[in-house]
Parts: sequence; C-alpha cells; structure tokens
Amino acid sequence: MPATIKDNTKLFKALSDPNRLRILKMLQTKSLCVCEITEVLKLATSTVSKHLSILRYAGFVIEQKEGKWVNYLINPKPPDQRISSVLSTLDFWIADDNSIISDKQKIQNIDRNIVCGR
Amino acid sequence: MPATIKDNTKLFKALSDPNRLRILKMLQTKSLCVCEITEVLKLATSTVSKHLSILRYAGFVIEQKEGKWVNYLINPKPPDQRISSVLSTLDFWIADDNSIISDKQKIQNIDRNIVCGR
DNA sequence: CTTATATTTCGTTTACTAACGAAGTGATAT
DNA sequence: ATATCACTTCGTTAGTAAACGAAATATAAG
Repeated sequence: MPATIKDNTKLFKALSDPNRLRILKMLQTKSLCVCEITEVLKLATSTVSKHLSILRYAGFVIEQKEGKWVNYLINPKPPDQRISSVLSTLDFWIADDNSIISDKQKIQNIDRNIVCGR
Repeated sequence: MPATIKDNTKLFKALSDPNRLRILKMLQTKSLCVCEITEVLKLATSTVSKHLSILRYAGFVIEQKEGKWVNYLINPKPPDQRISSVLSTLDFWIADDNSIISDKQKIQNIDRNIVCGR
C-alpha cells in the first residue's frame, strides 16, 4: 500500500495545535481522563474530546475505559515509526514553554474525584 | 530566552501542508527557482512564493538571488536542532507518495529558460 | 530609459480548523 | 427505573490558512 499525501501531513497537523502539544506533554507525565485535561486547559469538554480524537487518530495516544472515565495515555505501540520517534524524544520536539511548565505543576495536585463532577 | 508556544507549533505548521512537503522533497534533489516550482505544482506564482516564505521563516530553506531569479535551497545551517533533524532524515519524515514521485521526475527535465517566461 | 521577466506583497474569496453549547450515548449510583 | 456523571457527536460561529489575480518591486535586456 503506497503512502498517501494525507499520511504525510496527518502527523504534522496533529502536532500543529498548541493545546494538543500541551496534552501530549501532560500525558508524558501520567495518563489522564478527559475532565482532568479539560480542567487544566480551561476549554470546553467537547473541544478537549475533539483534540484527543485527533491525537488518537494520528496514533499518538490510546484510550482505556475505566468505568465512567476514559483514560488517555501515550500510545505504547505506535503504528508508525515517525510517531515512535516523536514520542520517545518528546522533550526534543516540544520545548517546555510557560504553559507546559504550568500544566505539569497543575496535574501533580489534581484529583479527578474533586475536579470532575460539578 | 524561554521557548514560546509559537516556537513549538511553527515547525509543525510549516510541515502541515502537502504542497510545502512537495517543495521540500524537490529541493532535496536540487535547488530551484520559484517559477520552476510553480510549473511543477501548477499553482499561482504568488501562492508558491507564500509557501516558500513560510518554509524560510520556519528555517527549512534559504534563498539565494541569482540575477532575476531567486533560488531556494535546503538550509545548510538550520537555526534549530529539530529542523536539522528533519532535514537530515527527510525521507523518514516525508514518504514518497505519488505526487512526490511524479515531482521528482518532472524536475529532472526542467529548464528554467524554457519553463519560465511565457 | 523603456520594456520584459521573476518575484513579492496586497486584497479578496474560499476552504478549513478550533471553539462553544446542546443533544445523545454509556456507565455508575441511588 | 431514574438520576447523575463522563464523555462523544452534532450544528453553529469565529478565526485561520490557502488560493487567486492585480499591483508593486527588482533586476535584466533592448
């Protein structure tokens, strides 16, 4: 099966949004559910869900259902060598800008039972 | 100087357009002027010029004036390690899809003195 | 110096993407 | 069963990006 134009751009499109980069860097620290990410990014739940579906479709993350929660995590078996390469050297590709540093601090003290459900 | 959000996305945004990927892969073979690229991509000259300015701003290419022509080439001294990494393994990051294979054939037989000026 | 050629910049239209809230789905808790 | 919580999907709006042609700039040629 030959490569397509879409294959070539999909990877980069997924990485072209600052909120998606923030999500990837957060998931590097630990897996998170949608409402935890929503709390940190201060976006609508539906927006975060959409970002996650784009990251998932591109192959960067996978989802794991856990009761009423859906946990997202860095894909341990990426479908593409380029994705593996980016994920294994994420700090090289995505620098720790101010928002990312701030995000990392926030997810330390987050408890989904408190943050979610309000 | 700390990294900014824009720094993080600029690289990937530049690589998010199929025509810009085609340009990079063409320049990998040889340096080209705007009207040669225009001929291959079948776009308006102004559109190609814009794509090249985006690639230049991101650090992927540089320009060299040669009389009435402006030659574009892969940046031999990229300002960013990530750019260097992408450029040195361009075939890993950008697969040879049908359009790219076709482009490479076309630029073999192109003569700017014939193609430009009509 | 005027004309022609190569390219860039500008203004506009069109297409895409991100954001939101509302409605729908599925699981848990009462 | 019904209500609640987490999430997704849908429809809409707003902002962004790509495309074009026309006008401006710069260099080469006559």
